[in-house]
Amino acid sequence: MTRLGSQEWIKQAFKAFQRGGIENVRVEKLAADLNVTKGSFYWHFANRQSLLHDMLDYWEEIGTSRIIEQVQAVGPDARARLYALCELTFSNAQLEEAQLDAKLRAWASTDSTAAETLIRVDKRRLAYVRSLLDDLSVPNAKHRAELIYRALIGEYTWRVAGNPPASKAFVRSTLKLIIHEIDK
Amino acid sequence: MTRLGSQEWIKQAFKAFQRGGIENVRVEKLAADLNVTKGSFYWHFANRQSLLHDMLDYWEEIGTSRIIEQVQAVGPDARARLYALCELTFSNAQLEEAQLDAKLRAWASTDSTAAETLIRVDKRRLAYVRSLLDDLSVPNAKHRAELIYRALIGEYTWRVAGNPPASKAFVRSTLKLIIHEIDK
DNA sequence: ACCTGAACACCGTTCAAGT
DNA sequence: ACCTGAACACCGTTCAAGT
Repeated sequence: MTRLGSQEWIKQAFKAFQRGGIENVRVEKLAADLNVTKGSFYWHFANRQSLLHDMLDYWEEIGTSRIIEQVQAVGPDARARLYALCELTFSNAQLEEAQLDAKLRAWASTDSTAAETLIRVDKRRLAYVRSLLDDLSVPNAKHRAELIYRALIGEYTWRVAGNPPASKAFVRSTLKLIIHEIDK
Repeated sequence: MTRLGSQEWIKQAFKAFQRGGIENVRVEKLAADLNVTKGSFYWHFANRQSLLHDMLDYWEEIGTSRIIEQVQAVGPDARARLYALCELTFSNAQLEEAQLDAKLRAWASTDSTAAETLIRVDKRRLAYVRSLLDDLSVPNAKHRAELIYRALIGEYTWRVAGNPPASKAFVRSTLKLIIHEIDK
């Protein structure tokens, strides 16, 4: 007779979210998954909206920096880091990450709190890409960072509909284009 | 006592969709908007899902080629067309278009029919960008078209959360980068 | 501190009956 | 050919009562 804390509800909510987006996060269904009645949900959360916003907090805190950490781990060289970032993002390996990200963006299109969270995350990530380009003394770093970052979230969005992921040749070609040119 | 056809329902559905995404398209609400009872909805459509899929057909047919037509209208020069395409897409002028597109993508993240529609549309649009780059004899046209197209849908996705649109300087800088370089 | 069970509201769906 | 009105199912929400 293990009783639940709010963390269990949040974890179960993410599973449902991964499968079917925010509209698939249903308190009655979660309760069934967790083998309790839906009434008990309201001891942990004020309402469904409150659970959804707790999910955002969770994601912003631990989900968002995961890729950056992976990238930092490849070593101190900015060029290697940039390559790692693009390979991780554009490669199929991060499919779950991509789908989670895209579904968060989908949700943000109709929920202002989710939108605010995403804006903060985008800002942080874009600044990271920018810092890599600055380290490499790439000209026009601001604009090129904006281009890469748009392509990265474009890739996520592109793939979520079921489009095929970008090829390795595309990644190489793009990075060459961004890094190689010395003046505009 | 004007009676309704299914077109009226679809138009009203798009209004609701623009405002709050697919979850805001509610048959009871639409019925209220149109001053009929919700029961009458089921004379025109088998169910809610059926209305949603009719919306997709409508969008695929008339919504998707609008930008391409606008771009073709600027004249036969491929360079001018590419500039027009990027300015239209990245500029704030197309905010509604961007939001509709992004909400369609949001929906596609959980609906396979919407996803199929988007894949067809993406394919057509990407081929169009590719054809412009081919006309300009840009090297590596395939990969650069993929880069531009990802940045375009990335821009839509970026903006829908409320992020600011790309600057004109960004657009100019990006096009220079894509077009200028002669070899890789 | 956490859960049940019954109640209610809201909305998708059905359908017999109306014009 | 299109609409009403009543019914039902499903799910979010409330809350008094249980352990």
